[in-house]
Amino acid sequence: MINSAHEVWIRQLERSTPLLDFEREALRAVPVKVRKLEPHTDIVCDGDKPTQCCMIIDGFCWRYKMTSGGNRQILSVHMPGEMPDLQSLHLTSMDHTLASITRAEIGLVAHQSLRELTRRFPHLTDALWRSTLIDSAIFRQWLVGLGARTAYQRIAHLFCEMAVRQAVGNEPAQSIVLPLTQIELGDALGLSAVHVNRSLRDLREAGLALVERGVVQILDYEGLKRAGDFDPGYLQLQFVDRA
Amino acid sequence: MINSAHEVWIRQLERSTPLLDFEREALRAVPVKVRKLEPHTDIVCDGDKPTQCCMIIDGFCWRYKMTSGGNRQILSVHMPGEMPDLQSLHLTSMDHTLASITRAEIGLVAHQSLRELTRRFPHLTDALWRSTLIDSAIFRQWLVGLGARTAYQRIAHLFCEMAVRQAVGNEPAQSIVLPLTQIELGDALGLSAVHVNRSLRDLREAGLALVERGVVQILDYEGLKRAGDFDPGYLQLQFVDRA
DNA sequence: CGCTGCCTTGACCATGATCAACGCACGTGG
DNA sequence: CCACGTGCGTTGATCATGGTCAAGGCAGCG
Repeated sequence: MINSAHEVWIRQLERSTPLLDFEREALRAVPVKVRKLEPHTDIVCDGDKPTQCCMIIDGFCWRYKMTSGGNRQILSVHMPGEMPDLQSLHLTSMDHTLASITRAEIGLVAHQSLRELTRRFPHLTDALWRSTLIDSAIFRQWLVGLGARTAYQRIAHLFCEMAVRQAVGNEPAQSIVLPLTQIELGDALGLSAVHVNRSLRDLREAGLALVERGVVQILDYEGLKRAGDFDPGYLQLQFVDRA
Repeated sequence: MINSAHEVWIRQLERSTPLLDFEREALRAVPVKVRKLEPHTDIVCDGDKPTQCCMIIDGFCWRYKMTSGGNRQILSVHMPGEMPDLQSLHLTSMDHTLASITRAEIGLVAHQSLRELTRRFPHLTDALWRSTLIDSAIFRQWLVGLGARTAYQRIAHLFCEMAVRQAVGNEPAQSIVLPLTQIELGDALGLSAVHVNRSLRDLREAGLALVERGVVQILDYEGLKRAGDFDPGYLQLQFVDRA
């Protein structure tokens, strides 16, 4: 299989950090246990003390946290190649839950293996550290969205971010996969499903983006960028979306 | 001076990661340029590509980001011993601004020095990486607050967090320093100053906390915890607030 | 003494939440 | 093949949390 776990992982890391041949080889040597998951399956839960990390090979995952009042805040959405719980390598207990969204294939990597990798290859340590820092930068952007932007702006910003994160070449994706219902979008953006629906209609009527069955058609990327006050710099990608 | 830059830094790191003698010595050997700052002075700005990191020796700092609409979102508040822009070691450009809040003393550390440190002392790499991961965990909590909690709950949660982060022994601080005006609290919590004022009045009338001139008196920590749905686990401290 | 910044309170407004109903697509079983 | 259930999207009506506008008080400072 060409899209093996390791290749997907390496490709994702190289989106932000160039690697050398021997480093790619070192990554390929890391033992990975592959698992298939049904949709909406928890992988590691809030409070767990995991001894392994999860790499997404195929499908989508998210991280979320429940409040005591029963509200769910979705913290992030993840796609193949990403390791959403890499922080567990250095934080003993989970402060949120990681789960699959769609049917998914994941690879489990023992903390021990990752620790050996970081001891032997300082530049890979940097690359992995860097990936957690980008994760953090994305949280900061979401924070700005929830604290200082309107519903319409938040959605536009999210669509831009996903378009860039799902870019294949140097161009943001024209149509992006976003396997969230409107209820779930609301839980991610701090909005009610009804209001998400209305804002999506507004985006459609403004000719910016069109959503159907988990796929977002970007009709006017530049317009969306303006609407969402989006600047892709925080994603720290090698290719840059210059516009 | 007993509270030198290095000692403050080491003490802060040891709140979450125990260090060995030779590691403390290695930290003490890192060259630090000390600077004094007036209140509300930008240290590194959104878009900058710094070649050094900033350690807080005395006083308070924050990180914030402006939206195109002129809104300011305060992302975090930092105190002595912390290195709020450590992420710049691995992310080329700043996605937000770091500034002093109060009059402050900071120490500048060249990226080069930190990189050498991480190459020679893997366990210090872990400790520094870990500190950026805790930073990230705090962002996640703020995200939950802005997305899923009411004004009253957000403020209660913030007070709890600051009480624990400012703890001296094993107990959360009884009175915490929070040098923010109500306008600034609003910018941190995604609220208007007027609404912050009213929520503070509610907290006071509920007998939970009392705010005056940058100092918060915690009247009922357990009550605040309940009100803010606060669980200190995400701060990953060595001592634990068991209650 | 008077400015300035911050806190406080009141009155009114708006973004977005809640409640409710309906349509539609899809899946399942009779 | 159709009847039914279920989950999701859509829309309308009403409500509320929190925003905006405005004004006055008070403390600190030049």
